[in-house]
Amino acid sequence: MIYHHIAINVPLAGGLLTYSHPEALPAGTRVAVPFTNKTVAGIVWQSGVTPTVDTRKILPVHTVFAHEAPLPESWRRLLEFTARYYHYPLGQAVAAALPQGLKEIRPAAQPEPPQFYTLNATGRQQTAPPAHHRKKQALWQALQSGSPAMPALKQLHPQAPKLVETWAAQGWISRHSAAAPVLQPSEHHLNPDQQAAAAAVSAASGSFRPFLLYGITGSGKTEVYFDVMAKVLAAGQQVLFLLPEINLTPQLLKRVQARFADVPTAVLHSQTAAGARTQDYLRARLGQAKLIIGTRLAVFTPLPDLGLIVVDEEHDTSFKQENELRYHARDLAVWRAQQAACPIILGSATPSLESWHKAHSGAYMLLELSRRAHTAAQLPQVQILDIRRLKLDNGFSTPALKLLHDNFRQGGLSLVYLNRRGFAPALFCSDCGHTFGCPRCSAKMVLHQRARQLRCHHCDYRQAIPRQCPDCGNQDLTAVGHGTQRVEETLRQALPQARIERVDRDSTANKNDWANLYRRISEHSIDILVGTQMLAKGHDFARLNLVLVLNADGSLYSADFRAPERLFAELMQVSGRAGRAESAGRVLIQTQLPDHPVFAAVQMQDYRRFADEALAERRLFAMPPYGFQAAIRADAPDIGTALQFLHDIKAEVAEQLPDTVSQMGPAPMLMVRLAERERAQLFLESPDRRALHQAVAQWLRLLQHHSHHKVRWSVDIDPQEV
DNA sequence: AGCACGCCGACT
DNA sequence: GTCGGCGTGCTC
Repeated sequence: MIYHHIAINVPLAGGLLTYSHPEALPAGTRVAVPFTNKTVAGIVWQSGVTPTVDTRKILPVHTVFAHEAPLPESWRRLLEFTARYYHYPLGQAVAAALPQGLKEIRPAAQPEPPQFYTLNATGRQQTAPPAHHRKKQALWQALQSGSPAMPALKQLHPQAPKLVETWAAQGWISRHSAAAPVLQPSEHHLNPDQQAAAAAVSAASGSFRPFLLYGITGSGKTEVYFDVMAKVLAAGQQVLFLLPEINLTPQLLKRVQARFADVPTAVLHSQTAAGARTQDYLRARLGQAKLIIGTRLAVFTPLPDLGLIVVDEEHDTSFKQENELRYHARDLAVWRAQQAACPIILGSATPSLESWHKAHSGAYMLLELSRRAHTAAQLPQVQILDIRRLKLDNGFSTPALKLLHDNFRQGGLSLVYLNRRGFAPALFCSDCGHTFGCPRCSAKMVLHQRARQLRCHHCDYRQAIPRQCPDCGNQDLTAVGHGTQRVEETLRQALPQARIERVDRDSTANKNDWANLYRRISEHSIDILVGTQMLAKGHDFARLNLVLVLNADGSLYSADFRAPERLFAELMQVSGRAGRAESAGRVLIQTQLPDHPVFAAVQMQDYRRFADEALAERRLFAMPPYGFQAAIRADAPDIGTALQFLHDIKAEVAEQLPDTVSQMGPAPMLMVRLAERERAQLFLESPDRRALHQAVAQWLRLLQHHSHHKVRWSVDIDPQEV
């Protein structure tokens, strides 16, 4: 009997359990094993181990999925690092990194090797389809001049599978299973900045080298990625391309797929159907897929021949997972690049302060695109409007309404941006002042006029709009503040002729909505867009020439030291929507805090100024990236229990805490109550990462030891939210 | 995380 | 006298 360490999805500290099998199983093999009256899937981590438990307790492996390619060594090392760094049980980290199909206790269907098609000698003697069948002829020519795969052929002709099958039946077509991808030459001409950036990355090919590609909106970062990617793909290596939430960046995904139509591509994100995701994961694992595009979860894809990683919009907060395994995909991507000895490009117009700092300390190489790729395009002209003394009409200042009105009359396209869904963020009784809070959370219910509901945006609790105040019976309930619905309504009254479209999570649920929106914009049948974050990210509305930001400063009142950084990125991003093409854009930002440095930097469109000031402040207070943090969070039915739990462990940890580590808190979280649980947190801070991790390990031991049935806890390394 | 084992209140 | 409450502890 050979003993094996096997990773299964259980929250045991080690994460590995011992099972026996008559023969040694290669590490990385997928197996099914018995575990407490059930059979569960697991991954062999090591074979030939000496058991540390009573051998009578060790059970045999139930099934070996011998026909599946084992998960490679590099993948196992990545998961070990992830589990160690984020202090998360290995078995559960493995479960988070696998697609559904590989967590089931039946064999996973292995993907067919990709088929490439070409006209054979007989085929070449046939007459090509007539010219008036343009698509059919294009298909024929593609088969004549190269060895394309089916996805590329489908782009030429929707009926490609059928036609190719017919021609194959005639004996005109031969199939092969391997071919170096044929890349279409780019029609794009790189400007000198872009060329220099692309050349620097290409020169680093074959060795670990992180690059920060800093380029303002519209400076053509994508073309730099494409140039480098094309070289790596042409050499037959794999490229991992990470981007923020896919539903927020449909245009980028389309561009990548169009540019690399002939490259076998895997698309991995949470909205891919489970079966398709498993197939794409396996195609990547087998080296069949060469280009792997995905959101943060794609960072765990096993890649046998990784040659380049690109992280687009590297500052985006969606690269950090905020539940269970709280990993940062950008940081893990850098680790992977080092492991695979390949270059990595982190791209952004507003880099995270962490990356900017590394670019200046020399850890990363800074590449800068300083001009807009479209030479005619100009930076938007940004105006900050102090609204403290102004009388507002439903949230709009007079100058703002005038700009909108004028732009509408001149046939321009305007965007009214505010980061708040619904009609109004609160409802209150004008008599006794009662406000309507969520019964499950410490948050106000948001008024959704059209749905005739109050909704909690944190736990999604919903109730009908009350007719009267529950405290005093007064029927005069007042909506305070403004959400997208109310702004839309206001504008319909102020500009009855204008065609107004609201874009937020409530109005734009599926991807067809986006296609329709683009079409209507290009047809000039929208004058004003009203929307949230969804509109700010990665969308390119060429005609857009006026952006109006209402209520920019809500987040600046928060205690989160990263709030200005996020607000700056958000404002730069939304400002960048204005004037991406020929027309110069105008941006008006309404604020009650006009003196906050973030607005001066946005007005100057000056990231460097913002980043350098923010970093100086961070250095002064030893905040990230000058110090490192971990958050220990606990929640219980009441805040007292959660605080006491953390307090007790804090006292015990304090006895042997390294003196470079400080413990801040515990304190109730900003939003104490969420879904009927009350939450507290404590921060560990240190300039020394190793000491910090030792302290976290000590915390973890005690958290497990003190386990209290009412308390749930979690550990968050490099927390992004306070 | 599940799930069984194990000691104290309201029921056929 | 049992049925079942969920507190405690184990799972290879």
